[in-house]
Amino acid sequence: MITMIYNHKEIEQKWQKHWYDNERFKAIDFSDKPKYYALVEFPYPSGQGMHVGHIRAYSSLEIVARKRRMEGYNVLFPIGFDAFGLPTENYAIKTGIHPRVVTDTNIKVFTNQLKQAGFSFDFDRVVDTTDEEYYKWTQWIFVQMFKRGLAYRDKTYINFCPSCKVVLSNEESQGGKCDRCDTVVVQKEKDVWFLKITDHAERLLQGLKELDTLPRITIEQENWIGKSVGAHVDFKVKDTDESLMVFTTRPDTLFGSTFMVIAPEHSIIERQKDKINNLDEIYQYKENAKLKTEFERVELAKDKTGVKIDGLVAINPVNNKEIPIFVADYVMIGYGTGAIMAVPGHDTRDYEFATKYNLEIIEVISGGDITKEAYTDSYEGILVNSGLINGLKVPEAKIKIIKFLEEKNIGKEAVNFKMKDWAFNRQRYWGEPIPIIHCPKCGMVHVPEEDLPVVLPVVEKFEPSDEGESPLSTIEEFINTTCPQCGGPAKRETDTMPQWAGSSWYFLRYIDPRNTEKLADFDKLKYWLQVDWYNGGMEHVTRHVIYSRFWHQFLYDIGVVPTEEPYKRRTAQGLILGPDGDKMSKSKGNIVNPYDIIGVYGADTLRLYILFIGDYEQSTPWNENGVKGARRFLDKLARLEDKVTDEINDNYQPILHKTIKMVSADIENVKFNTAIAKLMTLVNELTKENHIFKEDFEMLLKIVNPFAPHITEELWQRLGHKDDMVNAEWPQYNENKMIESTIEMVVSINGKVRDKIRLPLDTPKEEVISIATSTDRIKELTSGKEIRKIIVVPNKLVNIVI
RNA sequence: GCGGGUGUGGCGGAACUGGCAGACGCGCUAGACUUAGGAUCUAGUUCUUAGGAGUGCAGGUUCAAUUCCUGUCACCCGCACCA
Repeated sequence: MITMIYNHKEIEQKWQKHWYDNERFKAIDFSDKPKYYALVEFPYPSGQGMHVGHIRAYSSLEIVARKRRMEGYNVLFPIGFDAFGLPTENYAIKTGIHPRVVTDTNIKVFTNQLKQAGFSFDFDRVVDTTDEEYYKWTQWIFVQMFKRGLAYRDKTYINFCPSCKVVLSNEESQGGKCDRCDTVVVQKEKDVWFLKITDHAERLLQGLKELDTLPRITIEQENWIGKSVGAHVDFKVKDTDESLMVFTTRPDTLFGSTFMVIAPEHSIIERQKDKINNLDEIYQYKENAKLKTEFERVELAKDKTGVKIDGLVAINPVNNKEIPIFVADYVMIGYGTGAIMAVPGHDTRDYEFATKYNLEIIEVISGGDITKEAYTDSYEGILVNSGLINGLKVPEAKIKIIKFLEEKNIGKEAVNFKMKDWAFNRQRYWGEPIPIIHCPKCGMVHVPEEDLPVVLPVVEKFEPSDEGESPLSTIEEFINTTCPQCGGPAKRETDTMPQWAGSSWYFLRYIDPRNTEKLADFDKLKYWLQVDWYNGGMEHVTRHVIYSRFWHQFLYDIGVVPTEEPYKRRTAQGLILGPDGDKMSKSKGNIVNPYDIIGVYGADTLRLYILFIGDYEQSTPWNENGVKGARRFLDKLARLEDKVTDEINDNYQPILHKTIKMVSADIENVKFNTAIAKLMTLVNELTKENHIFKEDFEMLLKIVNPFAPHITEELWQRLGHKDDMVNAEWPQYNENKMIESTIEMVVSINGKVRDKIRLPLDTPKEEVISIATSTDRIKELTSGKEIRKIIVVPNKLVNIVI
């Protein structure tokens, strides 16, 4: 046989054409084989094309998918495009090219690039969130939510980006800055669409228990949902018929509450304005607070400001003491009830405020020194100055006081969540139109299901107005319609959905991508769900994963999907940083283009290197030099072909079978870097042999195949195989062949390695000791010294203590 | 401030329930083959006054610690006046 010349370009093109033309990765509905659904987060098809991060994100499950096929599974490994969103729209505004055209071009580029990397996606099931046939169902889900009161409209303070002119969710304005452009976000009162995700808060929390994932992923979601348990307590407002309700996690400190604080936006101010003597001052304070952005409110957190409401006094319900009420912006209208009972002795913020405004500080939990600082310990402290709960520890005090509050009907146990309802509209063009019609007679009416989709009209101008109205609001033909209920003239909603909408259910559409009757056939959903393994970015854990779980739970409730939770297992890849160790970004100029690597070294090399670079779940800097090592490995592998014979060779059996075992396990445990290291070790060992048994070489090709499918397929074919490697069987390791007849044991003195001895496996302890203590080196080092103890770890080491 | 994570050679990184620290790769050094080598192959490569020392730092438990415990420092990520 003539030695193969490893021409990666030729080989890779040949096999890619072969695989994709023959639909080698097609998922079969209702096949008899066990199913496996491997899902990767679908890309946003940007104009820059794919970067190394994409390749890394897909490589993990690409390995798993190829392995599963060889293990006999019917694998669904789909891909699609999350194509609505701002970058495309901004590009369209800049160039005047319609977003539809931009999107189609980018999708073509991406598809091509995905194929050049040799990914084994089922390209027959590609979905595109901007396709009418797709977003019809996104709108349909919205309508179902609307019908059940889970989509509603409300006036509220929202995060608004003055630069993008767009309403942002809390998730998109983390740190008080716009997710997209970093502009400081301002607060604006606006009519906004919400999805009532808070209805699912508890279920979203509970569902996490069944999700197989890293602890930090669970913890991040838990923090985001932000459950806290405490109590609601009513404080009567003197000389009025109303009371202020507060949420507190520390009802045990109720006796120490010496004043109250309400958010500047609290509605009681309007209701009781006749009684308030310093209304102007309070309005002024409110105005100032509004001018402060969320960001500034946090930044200025150190310096607490506030205004005492002159004219309103609250009554502490447990001791009937009259206490003052303040307005201060350190209390948020959006969390809890927008009002707090301040316990300066045991809350650092209240302490600061009380010190500044000279308010009474009462110690109700002993153990600290409240003349110096607030004492916040909630486990060890003992209650004092607290009537019926004196002498109790905090946890018991909480239980007793809540019982007391409930008996007296002045409060009750309560749960509060940090998570807020999901602000669900954008004043943008390139998104799914919200399928609602505003009728002057009937109010808000949803577009009937049979009239969906509400198609995005073709427009000339994509920019929102300066007031932040959607560009759709200027199109008369779009806005003006008739009411589906009364038939009278009515107007369409002109806002569109946020980018998170289409991605909240795309994994369902893969299961039945061309269904025109339903979002997906129920039996097919039953066959394929749940997603067995979902991989994506860490940055999507708190948003996309929670959002899509919410949608899925909703669809389960209305009988559209067969499982309550969508995902069985979730992993997240670490970032690839620039060669300089910084996050890759255009402005830093440290972006690596994967297609340069494919051109020079080939896709197999790129795939291998991107997984070898470091722990998959950890961030790692890119290093161009390291790529060569991956290529050398493939060169060595190809050269092994010359050594293949029909003659059995027992020399390398233990390492071959150990490698099969370890590589299989490493893949399942997301340890691709060590899996590749072990493959390299094996190839290095085989290089030393003068002949390799054909079947052994085939086993090697099989375990390398998921990582480097093109070259292994070529070598496989050259061995005379007619069928593709997708249909090859993943090799089984043989425990018996892993056993080595002799093993090396370490002999150490006081824990320091002094000698090594080679012994038959499972040599009895006594024999090991006598051999270990009789070597020249050990004799020399122990002569004249008393051996106090000898520890033997079977087949590993002997430690002599002197 | 709260929550989570990470600190190991010149570099990226290995090390299962405590058991040979530095697998594998890059880089580097020497040699071989070459007109040539930025190709390939072979050998070596933690430091070192050669006795030892060594996994951010200081202690502790143990026959034995990168691994367990206590304290501490640095960096990264997430949340953040969350009541």
